[in-house]
Amino acid sequence: MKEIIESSLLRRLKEENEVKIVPGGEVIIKFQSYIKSIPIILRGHVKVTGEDENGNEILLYYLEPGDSCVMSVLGAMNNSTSRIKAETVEETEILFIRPERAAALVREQPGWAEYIFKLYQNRFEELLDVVTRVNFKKLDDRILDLLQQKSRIFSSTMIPVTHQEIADEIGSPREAVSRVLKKLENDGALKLYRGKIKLLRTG
Amino acid sequence: MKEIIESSLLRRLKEENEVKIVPGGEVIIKFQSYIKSIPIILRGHVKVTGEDENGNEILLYYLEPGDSCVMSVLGAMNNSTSRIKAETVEETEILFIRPERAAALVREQPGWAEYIFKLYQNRFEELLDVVTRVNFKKLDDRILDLLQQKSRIFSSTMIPVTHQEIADEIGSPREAVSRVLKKLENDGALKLYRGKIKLLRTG
DNA sequence: TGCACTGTGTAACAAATGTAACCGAATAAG
DNA sequence: CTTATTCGGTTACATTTGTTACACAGTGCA
Repeated sequence: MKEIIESSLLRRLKEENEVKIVPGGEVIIKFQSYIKSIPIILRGHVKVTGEDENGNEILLYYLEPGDSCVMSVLGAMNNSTSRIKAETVEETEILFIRPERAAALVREQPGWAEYIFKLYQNRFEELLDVVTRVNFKKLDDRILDLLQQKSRIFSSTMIPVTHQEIADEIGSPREAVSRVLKKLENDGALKLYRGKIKLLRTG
Repeated sequence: MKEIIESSLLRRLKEENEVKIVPGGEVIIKFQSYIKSIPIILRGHVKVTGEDENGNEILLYYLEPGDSCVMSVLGAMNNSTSRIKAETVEETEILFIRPERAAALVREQPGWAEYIFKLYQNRFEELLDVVTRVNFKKLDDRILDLLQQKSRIFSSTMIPVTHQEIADEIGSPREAVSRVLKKLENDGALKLYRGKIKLLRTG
């Protein structure tokens, strides 16, 4: 758990709200949906993706324990629809905060507002990284970066992932991804298996 | 002025903090710099750019009256350095909030925290647009989008801008931009002049 | 007037990525 | 076991963008 949320605040949040255990691969927040509560990750990981007007998806970032889906904070307060999709990677324990409570918390618990600010800041900086990566890095670097991320999440250099999955997350066709992966394998950066990839040069 | 800040709150902020008139082309926040105050735009426009580890810049968004540079909010509270650059487009009137005050405001004025949340949300969504544009759109569309934005800011279809400037904001070489601009001119989407571009098909 | 500088045009080429059309191997489903 | 499906490999080609190199026109200034 990252140390950005005070334990006293967390305790109180747990008392007043519902904690759920969600299996892997479940969509918590859909594109265009209305947001009914603010999720805080307690254990596991959540993948957050964006979508453009034509339905093309792209990976934005992963949420770890201690993170929340900030997009839902204001969404829940304003009754606006979601521009992102959030989906569990593995079995994940999530604290769902009721939005009525969230508004009141801003007054009662100063630490709460600061917590949200920090979350926004972190997500903002991650999006900044995505922007510069997408604009200035070639496919091979982007794929390596992605695999590093995944390696961290799975706590292993053997990553269960298909070429198609990578392609979707990067927003490029599968053929291009396969081509680049093959090149990376020849260069000795990784080793390909069916449905999984082993990272060799861990950066 | 966008209606996201309550006029009573704004009045109080103006009383307690300093308002400056900044000439065009001035850098308000530098990359890597420490942030000393939170700027709120009252009149004019501010261009915000991001930078990757190699110093490549890319346009993120423009700030209008009522906006603030959210990156500086937590930056000012946490004493962290800036990942963005902010620069006035024309002469711009800016309210600089002292960070000590900002922290206290969260308690005293509930509208303040909500204002900051909304700003973050807006910026976040704009970054989301940048990500999908950069990843899925070709140069010609991206350049047209950029010119639309500039047209709005200058309140005119005749936009004072050089090819090099566009190239820097898009993060592509000038030659590529010139080539695409020429094609767009042939297609009748715009007309090129020295140091300025006239948008014809206003979308 | 002459000079330097900035902005633009443009051509030839290299590299990266997208597109299309397949095929065969591994795996899952019946 | 047989069949269907998913996954990955491969080839050929089109398109887009980046790179290099240079020419020339407009502008401001000496």
